[in-house]
Amino acid sequence: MSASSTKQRAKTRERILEAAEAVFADNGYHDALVDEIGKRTSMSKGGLYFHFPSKEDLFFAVMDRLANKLVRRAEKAAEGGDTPVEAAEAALGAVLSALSGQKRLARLLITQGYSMGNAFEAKRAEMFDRFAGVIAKELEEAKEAGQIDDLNTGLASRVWLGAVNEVVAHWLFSGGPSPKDSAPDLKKFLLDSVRGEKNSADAYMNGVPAQ
Amino acid sequence: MSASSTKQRAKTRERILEAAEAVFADNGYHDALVDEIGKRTSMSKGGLYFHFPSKEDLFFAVMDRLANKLVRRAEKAAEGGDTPVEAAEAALGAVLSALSGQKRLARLLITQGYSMGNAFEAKRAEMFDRFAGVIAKELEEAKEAGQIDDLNTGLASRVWLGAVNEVVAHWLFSGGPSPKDSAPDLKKFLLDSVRGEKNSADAYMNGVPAQ
DNA sequence: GTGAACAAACCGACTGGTCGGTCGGTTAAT
DNA sequence: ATTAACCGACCGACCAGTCGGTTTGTTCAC
Repeated sequence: MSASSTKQRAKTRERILEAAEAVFADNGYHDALVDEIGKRTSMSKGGLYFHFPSKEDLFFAVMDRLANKLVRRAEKAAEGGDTPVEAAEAALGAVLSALSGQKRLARLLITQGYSMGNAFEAKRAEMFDRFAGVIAKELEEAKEAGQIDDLNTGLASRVWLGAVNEVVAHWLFSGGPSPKDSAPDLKKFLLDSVRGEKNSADAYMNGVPAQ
Repeated sequence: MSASSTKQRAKTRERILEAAEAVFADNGYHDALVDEIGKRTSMSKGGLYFHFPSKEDLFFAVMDRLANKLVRRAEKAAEGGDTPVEAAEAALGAVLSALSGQKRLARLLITQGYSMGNAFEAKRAEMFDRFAGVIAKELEEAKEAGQIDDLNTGLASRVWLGAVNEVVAHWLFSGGPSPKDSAPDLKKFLLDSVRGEKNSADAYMNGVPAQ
C-alpha cells in the first residue's frame, strides 16, 4: 500500500474525471447522472463517492482540470512568440485550435459554466479571471514594449475573452465556422482593437503589416 | 367575455411573465420554483398552468419578451445615429446602459440561458443570432458607406456581441466596473477592431478623432 | 510462506426530499 | 346555465447521497 496505492488512487481519480468530463459535457450539470458516470467508469456510485464527496465537488474538479489544461497550453504557446504581441497572437491561436479540436471540451467550458445554479458563478468568475489574466499580462507587456497603445488592458482582455467565447459558442450552437477557420480574421480584429491610434501607419513603420 | 377578456387575459399573462422573469433571474431555470412564481403573482400553480402549458414554455416566453425589449431598444437608439457607425455606437451604448440599470435582466440574458439543459441551446442561439444580426446590419451599412474597412461583418458582429457579453458578466460576477462606465473604452475598442487599416489617418481625415 | 487481522476500495439496493404537473372542484363573469 | 379562470391538495417520477456489506490488498506475527 501507501506508495503504490497513492499512485493508483490518483489514476482512478483521473479515470473518473475523464468520464465525468464527458458526461457533464454531453448533458450539462443537472442532467448528468452520477450513475451514468459510474457506468462509463465501470464503477458503482458508491465507488465514486469514495473518491469525491459530492457531485458538485466532482464537477468543480473537472472544471479546474480543464482550465489548467487550457491555460497551460496558452502559456506554452505564448512562450514561443518573439514579441509580446506575437505571444498574445500565438496564445490566441492555440486556444482556438484546442477548442476546435475538442468540441466536448468547448461545450463544457462555454456553456456548462452556468449550468449549475448560482453556486457556480463564483467558479466561472475565477476561471474566466484566470484566462483574462493571461491575456492582460501579454497586453501589458506589449504596452511596455511600445507595440500597442496605452490602453485599459483589463477591459481589453475582457473583450478578447468574450470574443473568443462567442465565436466558439456560435460554432457550437449555430453551426458557425470552426474557430480555427475564424482565427485569422479574429486575430486581425482583436489586434486592431488594441493597436488603436498606433494602427496601420505605425505598424507598417515597424515592418509589421497590420494583418 | 371575448372582447374584454382577451385583454384581461393578456394582462394576466404579462403579470405572470413579470414575476417569472424575477424568479428565473434570481434562481436560474432549475432552481426557480413554479410555486414561487405563483406566490409572487398571488396565483396558484393551477392558475399558472392555465396560462402556460409548462415551466419550459414559460421560460421561453420570458426570454423572448426580454430579447424583444432589448432589440427594440437597440434599434431605436440606432435610428438616432446620423451615420451607420454612429448608429452602431448608439445601439451599443443603449444596450450597455439598459443592462447596467437592470441587473436582473442582465443576469437572465447572460447566464440563465444555459441553466436549462441542452434544450435551451437552440433558443440561446436564436436570441444571440438576432442580436448579432442587428449589429451586422449596421456594420454592413457602414461598410457600404465606406466608413469602415471591407471585412467579415458576420465575425465582427460576434466579436462585438461576445465582448459586451463578457464585460457584463464580469460586472455581474466579479464586481467589475459597470458596463455603463466601461462604455467609452469599449466603444473605442470595438470601433477600432472594425476600422482596421482605415484607422487613425483616415478617421482624422474625416474629422472624426479615433476616440 | 501462511493465515489472521485490518483497512482501503468498491458495491448496489434503498431512502428521502423535492417539484413539475394533474385534476376534481370552486368562483366569477356573461 | 355555461364556461373561463382559478384553486391547492395530491401524485409520482426522479436521483443524489447513504450504508451495511463484500472484495481486494497489505502487514506482520509466527
